[in-house]
Amino acid sequence: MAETAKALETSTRILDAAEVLFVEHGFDATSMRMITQSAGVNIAAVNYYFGSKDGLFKAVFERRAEPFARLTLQRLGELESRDTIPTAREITEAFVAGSAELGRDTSLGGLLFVRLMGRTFVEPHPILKESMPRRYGEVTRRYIAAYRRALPHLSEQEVHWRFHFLTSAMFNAFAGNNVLRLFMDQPLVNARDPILIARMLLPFIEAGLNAPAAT
Amino acid sequence: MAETAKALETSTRILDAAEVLFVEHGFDATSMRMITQSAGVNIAAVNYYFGSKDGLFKAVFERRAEPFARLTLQRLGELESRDTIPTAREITEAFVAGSAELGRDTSLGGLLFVRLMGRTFVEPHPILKESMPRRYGEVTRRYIAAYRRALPHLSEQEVHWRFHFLTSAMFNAFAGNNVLRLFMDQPLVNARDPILIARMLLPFIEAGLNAPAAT
DNA sequence: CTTGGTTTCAAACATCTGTTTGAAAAATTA
DNA sequence: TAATTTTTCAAACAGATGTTTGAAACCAAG
Repeated sequence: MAETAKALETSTRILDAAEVLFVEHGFDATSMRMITQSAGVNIAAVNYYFGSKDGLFKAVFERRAEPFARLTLQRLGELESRDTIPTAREITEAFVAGSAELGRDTSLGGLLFVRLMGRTFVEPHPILKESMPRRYGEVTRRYIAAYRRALPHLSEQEVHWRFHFLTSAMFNAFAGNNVLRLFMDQPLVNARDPILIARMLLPFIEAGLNAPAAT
Repeated sequence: MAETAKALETSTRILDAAEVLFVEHGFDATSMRMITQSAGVNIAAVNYYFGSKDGLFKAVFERRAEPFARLTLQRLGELESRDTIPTAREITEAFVAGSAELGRDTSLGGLLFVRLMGRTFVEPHPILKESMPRRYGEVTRRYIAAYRRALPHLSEQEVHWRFHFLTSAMFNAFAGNNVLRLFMDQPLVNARDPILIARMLLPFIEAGLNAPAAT
């Protein structure tokens, strides 16, 4: 099980197929046979390369986790290297830009990972219980710290609440988890263009963050 | 299979157990045996009363769908029976109050149904493809119409986008699908109290809705 | 060409899935 | 009480699940 060219080829074929299927149908509704069939690979290949279905899921996640964290942190770093305190708008732009950039980069799986995130919030797979805080603990802490500096009129708790709200809105927006798509026969809003989504999101979130504290 | 007292008793026992398990683990990860065991009922009872697992899921949904729609529409109706045009804040209060009231009413399953909704946005079960627009098409149309009157500076599209954002934030907030819970080791925000959630939500959403149109 | 490690493959593994059966038990009606 | 319907139950159904096996195929190095 060394890193030969062949091993890398088939293992990434499995990862690519599994990523799409996990995002589309969820972990439980995606069978080994669906994955291997879609990847054009023998059934035993998954256990050969990843040990188990759980191991494959973890590998699917880990492959995208670091690039996404890097994208998201990079922008914030640039912002904080200036001499002025970043505004809530600027911090949000940095945060949203991370997902938007990912969405345009097909070599990173496009929006698939963001959609996987959106799924994971609702249905957290136990296998990610450890890697999630490890990979995104710092990202979260640094963004919240930046927001706290930008929003001194809010308590720490309330900043956390608003971070909760904005991430819910953002991830679901990029993931296309549209309530209207489900409730109405022909929804007006059905765009998958990351730039448009970001443009619609920003004024909403900016104003929401800057709103006065709850009474 | 008539509506005897016994039939009603065991069928609601099944519904109660299934509701919790579907919300907790999702449709696919919940087996017939988990449901019947939790309900203290024979395996065959589900098929006897609901025909199939799909039929049970639909029944679980249908039981709560109407009360929730009624709660949500009632408040809006009161608002619109006045002689002044409701503000975005008031409309949002009506919308949020529906979920908050449901959350406090254990006889309606509390927040379980809202959490089921949150799941369904991410993972829409085909069995609901028809009942969702039928049950919530009117709710959605009327709320969006009210928002359009309150927000004349926004295009129809943009009102739809913001409705998308606010429902994402709201449902995930009530469902407790907290990003922080997943990303951080000890999240500050972990409340399940519907009143607190509503209080935190309102200023955020109000300001987001009233924000100027996207550039 | 041969050797030794890597990768593929069809077949089978035990276990779990949703569903059905037919008879026993319970409740209702006559 | 007797007849009839409704409800429960253990057992079995066929099919799908993730995983393992052991041999064949492949491949690069000696």
